[in-house]
Amino acid sequence: MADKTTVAPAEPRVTPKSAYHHGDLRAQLIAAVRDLVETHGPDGFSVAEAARRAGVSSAAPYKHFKDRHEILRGVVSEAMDRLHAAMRSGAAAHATGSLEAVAAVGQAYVNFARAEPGVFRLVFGLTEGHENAPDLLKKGENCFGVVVEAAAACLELAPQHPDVQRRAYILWSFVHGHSFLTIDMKHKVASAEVDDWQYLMEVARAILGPVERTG
Amino acid sequence: MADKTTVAPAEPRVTPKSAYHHGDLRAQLIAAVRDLVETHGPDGFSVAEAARRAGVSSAAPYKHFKDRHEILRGVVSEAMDRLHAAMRSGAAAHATGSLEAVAAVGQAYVNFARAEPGVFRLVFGLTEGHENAPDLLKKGENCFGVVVEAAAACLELAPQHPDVQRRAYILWSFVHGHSFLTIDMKHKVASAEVDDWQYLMEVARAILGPVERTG
DNA sequence: TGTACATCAGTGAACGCGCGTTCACTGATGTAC
DNA sequence: TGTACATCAGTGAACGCGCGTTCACTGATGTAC
Repeated sequence: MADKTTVAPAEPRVTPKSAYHHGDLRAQLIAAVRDLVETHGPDGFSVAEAARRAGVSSAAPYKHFKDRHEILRGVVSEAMDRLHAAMRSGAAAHATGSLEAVAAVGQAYVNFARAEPGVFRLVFGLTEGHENAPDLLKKGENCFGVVVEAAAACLELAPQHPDVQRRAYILWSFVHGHSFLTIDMKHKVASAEVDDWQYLMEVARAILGPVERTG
Repeated sequence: MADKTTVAPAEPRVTPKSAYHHGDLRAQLIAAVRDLVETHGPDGFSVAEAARRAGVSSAAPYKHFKDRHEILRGVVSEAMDRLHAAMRSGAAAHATGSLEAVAAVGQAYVNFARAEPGVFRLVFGLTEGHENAPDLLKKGENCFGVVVEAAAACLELAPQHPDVQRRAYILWSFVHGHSFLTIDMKHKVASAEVDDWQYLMEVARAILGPVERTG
């Protein structure tokens, strides 16, 4: 309906308003790159191809990004925002301080990796493009923060407590490793086929449960 | 001393015997690629540059490898052999069935990732080159087998026991995740600075220790 | 031990390709008066 | 409301580059007799 307000006849690519200044190029390029990374893997992307997909000339992207690295950083940044949101809403779906809340944060993480393995790899991939980018590091820490909060609530300790930090890191490692293994070997390793939730709950229980005998 | 037996005056690159048929090119190329991957990251490698480093023409590699993917697969295969050996000898350094043996396997894994982050990423990296390569999948399973064996000995159960498989996978996930996080963020995340061994033992204890309350 | 020959592992020149980036340009949009 | 102009976001042609791969070749090595 609303699409018909523009007079333009079926042109290649969705071209809102006029061809110039559609104001959406930046977002469209990021979406295109996300797509490329997903289908051709990280590094299987080129500025030229992204521009082609967005329906603009190969020079157009440089009006929005300094160079190819900056585009990638844009994709990573956007992806981290979505990951963070997913983790938060995972936690929010369960009672604060429950093991389920912790597991749900992990489940969101794993789901993200499965849904967008290429982007997931890009986010945690080689440091070439986004090393030293302080905003990305910050976003990474924010994601970790969600785990820390859930663990702190579970242990009834302050998030800053070293015990919380340590256990949260262990939980994160597990989920991170499981995510990678699951997208790497798909279902090749027998164990990886089993239900995520069972694993996540078992690990949460083992790591956050009552203190085991101390060495 | 022994180097002086060849008459060749200081030539570029170590050129054993004659320039032709030095019989070592395959291995030298793999070593060169390993180096390149380490310094420029996975995908930061080219056949041309590898040939250059090995001191041969850019066409020479094709006498030993079908294409660039086959070279990468060679690097991965060699790396997995070394990783497997390191894991085995880690386990062998401690009493069979001890938590220490399990932790040592993990430590070997983490050490490998730290020593060769580029290659480590390549091994577990994008599936482009080495998807479906049955020998590589086999080698991956063999590595997992080391974890399984150590866990089985610890639990005094057969390696095939589902409980062993499940817990071994959990341990592997943790170590895998910790390895990636440690090479990704180096020491950015506070917790990652802490001693590996402490983590590894804590996790081994939590996962393989006495059964926690069920349900 | 000597010779003939097949094979093997290199060379180096060449190819076509797609990429990242730059450049001068142009037409649309927003703003001041 | 109309006009002049600065700015903004595109175009499209062009560049130089390094790469993967192929090709006909050549010289060294191993083997049969």
